[in-house]
Amino acid sequence: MGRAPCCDKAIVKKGPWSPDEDAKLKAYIEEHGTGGNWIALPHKIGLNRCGKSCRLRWLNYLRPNIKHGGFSEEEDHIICSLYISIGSRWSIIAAQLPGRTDNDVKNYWHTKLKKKLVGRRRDRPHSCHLSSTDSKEPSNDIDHNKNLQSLSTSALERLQLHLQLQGLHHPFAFYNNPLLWPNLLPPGERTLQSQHSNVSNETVVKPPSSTMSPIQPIPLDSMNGDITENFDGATLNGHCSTTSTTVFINEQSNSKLNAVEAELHDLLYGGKDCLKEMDGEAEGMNWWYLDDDGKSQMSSLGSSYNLHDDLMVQQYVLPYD
DNA sequence: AACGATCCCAACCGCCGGACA
DNA sequence: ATGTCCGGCGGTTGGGATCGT
Repeated sequence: MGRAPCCDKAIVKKGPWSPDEDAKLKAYIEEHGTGGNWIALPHKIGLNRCGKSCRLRWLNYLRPNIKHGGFSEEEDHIICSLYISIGSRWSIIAAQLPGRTDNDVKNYWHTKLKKKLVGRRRDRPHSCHLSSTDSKEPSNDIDHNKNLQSLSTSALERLQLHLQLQGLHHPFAFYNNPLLWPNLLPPGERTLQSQHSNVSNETVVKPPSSTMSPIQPIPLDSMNGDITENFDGATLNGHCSTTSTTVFINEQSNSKLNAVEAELHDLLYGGKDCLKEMDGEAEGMNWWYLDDDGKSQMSSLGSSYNLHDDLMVQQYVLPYD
């Protein structure tokens, strides 16, 4: 048994609000406030609307000092940073942006920011289809936009966004270093060391094709010291220098990381996605990394794990077609 | 000009957790 | 301690607007 609906859906009006309804709701709340009971409010005003609908209309549209559209670069940055840190907690993100609503931020992210950051373009139709969810948008080709939506909360997406925002050369960043991915390591309390070699003091990874976004360099000096890296509630503690990284993963974080890695693994290798849509090709995700000469090289992750000590950047684009 | 494809955003849906009786 | 109500939240959808051919 589900809970009783908050209103009779057969009676209340749905759909876009009329100017008259807006005026009634606005006038009442400005004079009396919400009264602490949204469910009762429409009856008091004489509106044939669900209380939840009234609340949403007020919060997202009628409330004073609401800003619509025209997100600034600073707002973009805040949204991206917070999304990377805390995920799709839109209400929290919106709280950092005066005048913005969670709905606005959410819509802005899904329609513009995500595309901008992930760097996928309309002229790159052969993206990895990571979800089998159906699409409402008719399309003869792989639906690029739907693919992006299907990635909205995935660790994979956050992985790449993190790469793009924080740069490649932070060796401690969880996403940046596959060596930190837990099930690729011995189980239990773990101490991990990775060596950084052949890395100049400031190296820019140049993508091998024009379809990839350039990565901004981060001076290696900035990597020195003790750092704590958080990922979805898991905490990695350790020490960075320009030559090595030592990481400590406790059991509690380890289980969390295992779950995240499982999600990544599922996205990368499981289900009806990339590999099965590649027309039999034995390649999966492509990875770009620096070779000894500092040139970017491509490697693919197929049915087995091939780890590189090199710093890598992942591309969603697949080489099929 | 017409039509289909795609974008965009307001609004809805359903779940969850806190407050309260 | 338990059940119910309600607000809040994130995900999803519908449909108008815009773009491309």
